[in-house]
Amino acid sequence: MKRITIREVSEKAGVSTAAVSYVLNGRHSKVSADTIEKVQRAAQELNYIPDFSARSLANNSSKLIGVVIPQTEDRKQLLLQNPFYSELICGIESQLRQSGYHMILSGVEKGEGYLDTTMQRNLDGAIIMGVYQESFYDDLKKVNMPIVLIDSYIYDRHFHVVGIDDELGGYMAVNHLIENGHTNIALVTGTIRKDGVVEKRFLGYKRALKEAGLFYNPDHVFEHSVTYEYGYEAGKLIAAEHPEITAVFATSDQMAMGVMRGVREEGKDVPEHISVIGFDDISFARMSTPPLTTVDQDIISRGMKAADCLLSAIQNKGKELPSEPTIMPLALVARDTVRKLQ
Amino acid sequence: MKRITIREVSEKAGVSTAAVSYVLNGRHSKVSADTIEKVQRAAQELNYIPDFSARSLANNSSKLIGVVIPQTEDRKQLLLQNPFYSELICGIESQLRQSGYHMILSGVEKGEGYLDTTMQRNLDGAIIMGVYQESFYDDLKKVNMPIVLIDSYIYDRHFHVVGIDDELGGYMAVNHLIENGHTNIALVTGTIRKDGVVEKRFLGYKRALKEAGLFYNPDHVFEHSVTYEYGYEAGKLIAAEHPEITAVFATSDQMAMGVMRGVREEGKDVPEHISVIGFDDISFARMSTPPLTTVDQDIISRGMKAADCLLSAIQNKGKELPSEPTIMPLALVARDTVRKLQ
DNA sequence: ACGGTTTACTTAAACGCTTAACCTTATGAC
DNA sequence: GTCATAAGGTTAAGCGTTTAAGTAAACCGT
Repeated sequence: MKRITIREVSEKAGVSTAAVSYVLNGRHSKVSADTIEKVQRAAQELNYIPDFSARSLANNSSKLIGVVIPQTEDRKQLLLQNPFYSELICGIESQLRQSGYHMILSGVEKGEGYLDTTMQRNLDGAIIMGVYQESFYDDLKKVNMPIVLIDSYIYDRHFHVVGIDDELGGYMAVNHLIENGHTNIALVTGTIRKDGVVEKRFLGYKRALKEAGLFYNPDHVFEHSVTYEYGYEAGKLIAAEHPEITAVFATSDQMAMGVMRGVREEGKDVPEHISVIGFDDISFARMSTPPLTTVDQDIISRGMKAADCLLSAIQNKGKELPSEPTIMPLALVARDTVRKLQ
Repeated sequence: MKRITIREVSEKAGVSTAAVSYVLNGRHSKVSADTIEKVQRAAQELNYIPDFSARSLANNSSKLIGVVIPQTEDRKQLLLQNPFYSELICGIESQLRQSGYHMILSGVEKGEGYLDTTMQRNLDGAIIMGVYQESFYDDLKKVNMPIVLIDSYIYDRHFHVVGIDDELGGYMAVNHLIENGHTNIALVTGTIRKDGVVEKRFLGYKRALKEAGLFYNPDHVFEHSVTYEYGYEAGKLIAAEHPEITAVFATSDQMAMGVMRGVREEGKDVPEHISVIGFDDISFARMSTPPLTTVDQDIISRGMKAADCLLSAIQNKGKELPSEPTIMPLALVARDTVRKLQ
């Protein structure tokens, strides 16, 4: 299919290419109503479609947003199997497309090389999910474009973060267990890193215990990787060797599902013997058996919000993004994996 | 961050921009070893990053691949919550990135308007998942780029399809149930459309029954949408009103999970009272309770294969893609949802 | 009637890269 | 020594836009 250029539109309309450009970009103050009309008709009839590469070259804006998600260490594949990221992307994409932007979705090799991508592609902005090594963020700061971070506690004037109150989330989860009469509550979690989301949830766990006058027992935190598999291991361990534990708070829904399976493997049941609460409310949470009680963060809305923030930052080129993070609401959704004790 | 242009590299290296371009694009026949060396050092020291927009404009190739997945009717959001698509994308992305390509992920408004995107962005190729209205494919044919289709039985010289043998898959699933002694087997499925993947699986279902000398009972096919929710409805129905049915083949894993829940809701158990087999082997299949027996199509590999096909088609600009589809292998993975009868 | 604005366009340079065409100089065949 | 060829470079046009600067006509206040 042959490309129709602005030149051909201009000839058909009997005006200069500049006039066409003005009309097409809505600089209506520069042109008469008559010309607008002629140009629009010509463009319509020729089925003119602008070339974004040329546009990008001329005015240094590509209408392209970089979206980065973590990947597996080994096979360098996106962690998109994690519905948390999938759902975020659903939200992001729908907002971007509505505004005429497109998304370049990619992973990034151990934090290196993304600078290349952003420069090559002239990205207008980026949304970064997950946590990377420092040098990655340093690179990001160098290129002058708005950036929003998801799942990060890096507060820097270069970045805007769209987050949740993880500490509160952890607190809500554990408090729910406490309200249901549980006093020996295990924590099953990924690696607790300083200033990571997981640490905040952990802090919430401790605060809930403390406020309820319960003893924090380090032996009751099972910390490893954020996977179904580790949840399974932890679940088995808990069911087999910790008869005192009656409830577990898993810091992700997948882990919670793993815990449930591990518990069952040891001949115990959820929630009869052990109650379980997860975190995130991914779409599969409601499909688990039994349906999982969890802390819902409306993931899709969060993605949409991130996109909105980014877009508005791109629009108000001049002003910086508000440096305070945007905090999205949480809600406890009680399904069938928590039993009321006594 | 200021952009370093080819001009600056050429000045630093003391050669013309043309020479730099030749070196950087590997046209080594045109330049001496000495120049190559000088240019490479200059580029390195200046940390030169080419501008793909300019490149795209000059040689009409963007190194950008369009990836399209279906979206929900109502909210116009990607169906990325369906792990089937997520996993495909994992595979696609990893291959593309390795070859220096990037992916523009988007949905498409009821089949319209994607032509615009492809023209605007000068896409080098596209991977289309799902099924759309005819006009969409007509548009696609007009733009002259390689296209690979996933999950489609449209055989046209313009497209290459990377598929599986859905009929065989359906056959394998049902045959597995029959081998386990089941004779009253329900089918729970999305809408059966002529030449859709679902129809093929349905055909496989019928063939397996026939070959085993079993009667095909239309009352045993439960056809509606490909969702967990419908699986749930169907499961309840089956458990409550079809005591003769001992096994169900669901044409997607999500539906299978829904069936299991529905069955349980009616006080029956999987696999004790009713056996269930799914299709796809999404990552959550192994996390269900009990772990789901299903027909595995290595989804990630399929995504990778699709990307490979596309890339090689882009490379051999001239030659057309082989018009026979690429068929990926299937495997039955027996987990815990099918009971041996008697 | 005159300078000064305003309005509605057009011209042409610029964005960063590729590449066909051209220009030297060296190499070799006879 | 002459001519063809090859090797290694350079020049400059072109890709499709945008936009600053220029132009020409119309309008206006005095």
